[in-house]
Amino acid sequence: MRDATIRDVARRAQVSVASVSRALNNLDNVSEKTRARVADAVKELGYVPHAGARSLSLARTNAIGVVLPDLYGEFFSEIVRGMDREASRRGYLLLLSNMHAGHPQSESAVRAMRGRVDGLIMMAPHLSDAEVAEALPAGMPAVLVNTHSDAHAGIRLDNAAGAKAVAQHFLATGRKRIVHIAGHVGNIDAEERAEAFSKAIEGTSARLQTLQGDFSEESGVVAIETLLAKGATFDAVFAANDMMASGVLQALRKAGLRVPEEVAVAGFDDIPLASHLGLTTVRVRIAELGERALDRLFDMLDSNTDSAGRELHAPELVVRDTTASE
Amino acid sequence: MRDATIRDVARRAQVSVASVSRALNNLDNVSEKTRARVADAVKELGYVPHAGARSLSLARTNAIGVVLPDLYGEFFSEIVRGMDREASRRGYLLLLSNMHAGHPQSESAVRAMRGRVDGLIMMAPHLSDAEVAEALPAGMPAVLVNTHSDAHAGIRLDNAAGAKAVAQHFLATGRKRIVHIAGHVGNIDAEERAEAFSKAIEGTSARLQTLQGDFSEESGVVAIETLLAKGATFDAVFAANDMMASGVLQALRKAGLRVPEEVAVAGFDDIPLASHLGLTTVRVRIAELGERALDRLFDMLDSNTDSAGRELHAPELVVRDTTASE
DNA sequence: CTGAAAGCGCTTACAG
DNA sequence: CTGAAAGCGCTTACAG
Repeated sequence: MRDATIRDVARRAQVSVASVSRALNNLDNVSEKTRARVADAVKELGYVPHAGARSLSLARTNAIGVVLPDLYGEFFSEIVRGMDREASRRGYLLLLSNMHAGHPQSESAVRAMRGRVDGLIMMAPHLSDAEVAEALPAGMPAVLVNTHSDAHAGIRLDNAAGAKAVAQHFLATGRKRIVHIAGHVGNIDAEERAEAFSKAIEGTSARLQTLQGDFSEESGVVAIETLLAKGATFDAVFAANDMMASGVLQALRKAGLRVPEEVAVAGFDDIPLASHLGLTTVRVRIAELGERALDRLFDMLDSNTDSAGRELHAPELVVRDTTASE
Repeated sequence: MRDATIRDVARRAQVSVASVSRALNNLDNVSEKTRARVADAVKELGYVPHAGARSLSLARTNAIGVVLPDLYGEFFSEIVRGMDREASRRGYLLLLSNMHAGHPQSESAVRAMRGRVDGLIMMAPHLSDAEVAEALPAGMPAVLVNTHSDAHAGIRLDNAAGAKAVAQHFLATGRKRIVHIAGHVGNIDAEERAEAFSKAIEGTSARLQTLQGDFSEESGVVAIETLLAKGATFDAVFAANDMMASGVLQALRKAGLRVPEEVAVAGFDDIPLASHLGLTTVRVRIAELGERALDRLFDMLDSNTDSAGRELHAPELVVRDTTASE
């Protein structure tokens, strides 16, 4: 049996669809009598308004599109949680679309959002300015998270501040032969962390060696095993995220190297695992980042403006056992 | 400037909107010439089809609604990841709605899905049969995950099998004074685990004591501290999830009790933290659960049927250090 | 306070 | 192969 529509309700309540619509939306130009008849008919028919049709009429969907890349578990859940918190506070739903690594269809995923959402949050650390511009439908309010772009409103992690804090902490605790394990090639977070870290070490008496990782735990293990196999010596390792740092810790333990006495280890993100490992890291309040992104987007929607400002989300160094000085 | 519509494209290409529609949808009754003119006009105008309007016409949205309760981090990200995997394979988007604890608005959240999605995945372990029936719009295809309901298709974790496996493992390794820390009151998973666990211990020579927790790490700590404060003795603890088990381990360590020599500890879920803690647990392939739920839903949509079958998702005992027999 | 009608941006029989 | 028109389920000026 077909779902009931507003016409069915109108017929049953013996009023016009206009009156039903007014009653349902709690407008005040409706008599009590009409309101009651409509309420009854709605109940009897089990009527639920068709949000899609409503959106088309109103040119307003009460939904926000969220486009995310393949995200490491914790980051994904936390950022979505933050967005959801802010969205449901305002009565909005989230329309989710993962943008998978190979970006052939990623553009179409974004376009599929048009007409279903009022605005977009997009996180695409691997896209260039041009690709971002290409993907975003013109006229779609959007806030970019951790994404290259000069033309749009954006929020970014202050990766440089975080990496610099780690470097200074290493230097202050007397580390001299320092290793950095970088994240995924082309990833903007990875690049900013690596660059700021190296800049902070440069010109000091410490030496820096950078290896390529890919943000996976396994790549942290491999990096350390490679170093040890080459007979390299080092007294500190900064992994570009906590998962790799966890791999580093495993590999060091397996090799019999003591942390932090022989080697200090730090990560980035402060995922829940980090505190269990006693891992020194850079705390990113991910949920807050998501919340803030939605805040910005709502501001744009409310004011109908296009604030193309950049905003930095400051992280914080958390010192734990893996770098305890001495 | 207003976004371009199909009429704008038609005008520019000097054809009818019908032809534009046909060309855009790759129908074959379109001449090459028309197709080319449309393609040009689309490009010149930066036209992106309005998915909302399309859905209304087609009575088909290519979106699936996902209603989840407040979920502990890992569970949330994994189940959404599994669903997204299956959804994007089929070209569907996910419309997300968190159902927060106090369920006054949760019903409206579900109803807001009508007309925006083709089907619904709902996870509501805390709702009764009646509440579930009340919340779901009639005629909306739905698959329930870990949710009470006789009237709908559902997938559930086989909590009983998991809990039973833990009990048998404790008994087989000679544990006699066993503690269970249960999850949230009224939560169906919590209840099934507690019941099956107690049934499996009953009638053996071992004693069982059950405490109330709420799935939080903190509640695991509190449970153990309470027991110790009362002077209770025990040699095995089964926490209803890994987070509480982690709290248990912390409390035991602080009290100077050795694991597993003095007390064996097991959890449930196998979150990433579990392997780092060497925690014996029951592995739930959460992403697979999400994937399977969507599979079921797609089957229903394809066949236009209403398979009200229940399905159990079997978990697996993973033995690690915290219960090593030795 | 109420209703008839136009319109939101698409798709698709129907007729040619 | 093409176009005019009706329809998807709502909302909202407009007239009364």
